[in-house]
Amino acid sequence: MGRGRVQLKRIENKINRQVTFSKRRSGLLKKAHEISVLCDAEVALIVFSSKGKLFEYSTDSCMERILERYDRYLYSDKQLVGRDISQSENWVLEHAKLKARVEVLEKNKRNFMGEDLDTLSLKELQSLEHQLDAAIKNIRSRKNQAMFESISALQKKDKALQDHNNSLLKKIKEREKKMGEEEVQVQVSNSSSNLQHQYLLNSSRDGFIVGGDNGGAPLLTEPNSLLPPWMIRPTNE
Amino acid sequence: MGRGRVQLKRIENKINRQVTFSKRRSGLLKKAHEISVLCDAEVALIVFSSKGKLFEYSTDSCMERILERYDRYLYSDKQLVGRDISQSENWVLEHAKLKARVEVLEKNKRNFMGEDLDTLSLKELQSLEHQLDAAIKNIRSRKNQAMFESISALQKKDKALQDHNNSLLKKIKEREKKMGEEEVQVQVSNSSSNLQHQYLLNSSRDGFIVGGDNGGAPLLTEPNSLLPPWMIRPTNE
DNA sequence: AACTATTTATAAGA
DNA sequence: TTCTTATAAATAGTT
Repeated sequence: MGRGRVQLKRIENKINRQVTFSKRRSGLLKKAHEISVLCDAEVALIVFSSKGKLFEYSTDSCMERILERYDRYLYSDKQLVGRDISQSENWVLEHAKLKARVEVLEKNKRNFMGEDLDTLSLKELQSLEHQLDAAIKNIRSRKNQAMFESISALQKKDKALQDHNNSLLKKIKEREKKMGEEEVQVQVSNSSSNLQHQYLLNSSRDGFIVGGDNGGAPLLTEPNSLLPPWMIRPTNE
Repeated sequence: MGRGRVQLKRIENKINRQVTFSKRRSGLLKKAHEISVLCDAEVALIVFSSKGKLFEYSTDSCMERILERYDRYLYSDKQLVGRDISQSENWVLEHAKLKARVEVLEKNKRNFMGEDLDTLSLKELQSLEHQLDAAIKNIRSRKNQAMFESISALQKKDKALQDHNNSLLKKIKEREKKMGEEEVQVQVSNSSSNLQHQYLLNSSRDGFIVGGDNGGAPLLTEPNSLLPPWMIRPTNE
């Protein structure tokens, strides 16, 4: 990927090696992040330059957790860990790490909520803005998906109820016909079919049944938050 | 790198995600190896697929050594923390609390970055969206403030330099006058005033001095990130 | 797994 | 370091 083909061999020119390292390092970190997000994978990447400088990437910035998972994966029953658990000495260290992490995360959070911005540089502000822009896009997209799912579930249920009502109506009419011209009260006043009849009237006027037990919409996490009319609209992305 | 542009967001289609993971994983491992060889770097790469399968690369196949180096790098001299925590009994509790807190904060963070949204209800999504909207507003406002501050600092400095230049010019003219019609070379070629003169020419044409030591703009955290012309514009709120 | 149209990454140059 | 540009590589969508 560049003007010349490159062979897999240590670059002897020092300057050149340094420049290539810098470029490829950022490419590598970027790709690590991409596969992590795109494929829902957990990635830990550690790079030491030839001069000993450290660069790292880890999914959700949580290197320690991934390395622990790695150890667990390898030594699940061999008990030969040695990095984290075991010595009580390490507890102090562990604790300090956790505290530092909490601090960082809290600062992060404040920034994400638009607080505590005075400590950020222009560059960081710019990057934060872009990050949030992207996040909002995702959130809106997910929200729309959720809404459409809930809408189609409701429509399905509506359809089922209408069908049921139609068949009930048919039965009633048949019974009326059977009665002929006999002057007799049609026996439709048992509570169950009466209720269904009301549903029919309501749903054929409004297109949606609003209310009810929502039993047919399992996709909404909160079954009680029904869609107000203004939420039913095309995507505004 | 492919037929369509791809956005940095979890691939929802499962098959697709699996295929992409497989392709990108091999690309990532390859690149990790390449930078390791080309640039003489030491690389450790750990990837867990969403199903929990492990893939790894490490320079010289020596993961353990690199991870140890990593730990040493991070915590070599930071060992002086947390000595005031005395009761060892409380540690377990403290530790558990901290871990729980970290977990919550991390979930928060992912949500703020538009990830891991499947677990949120519509209501929560709505709230998150509003929160981020508000945050972005703050961030933009802070960014604009920072930019204006930096701009006015630069303008102030510009003004000062212009004034200084004017006074220097005046001196030069006076000296010329004093010299009368004598055919004498004007002595203005000492390096300091010459430099100032160049500034004058430059800044009066462009309105801003671009470059310089930026000593008059203490409000920017990164003194070297000067404003490109497109950043100088009114608020787009 | 192979194929390709495209997008990305990056080597070289400035 | 950063920017630009020509070109090599990676890979998304398809078969």
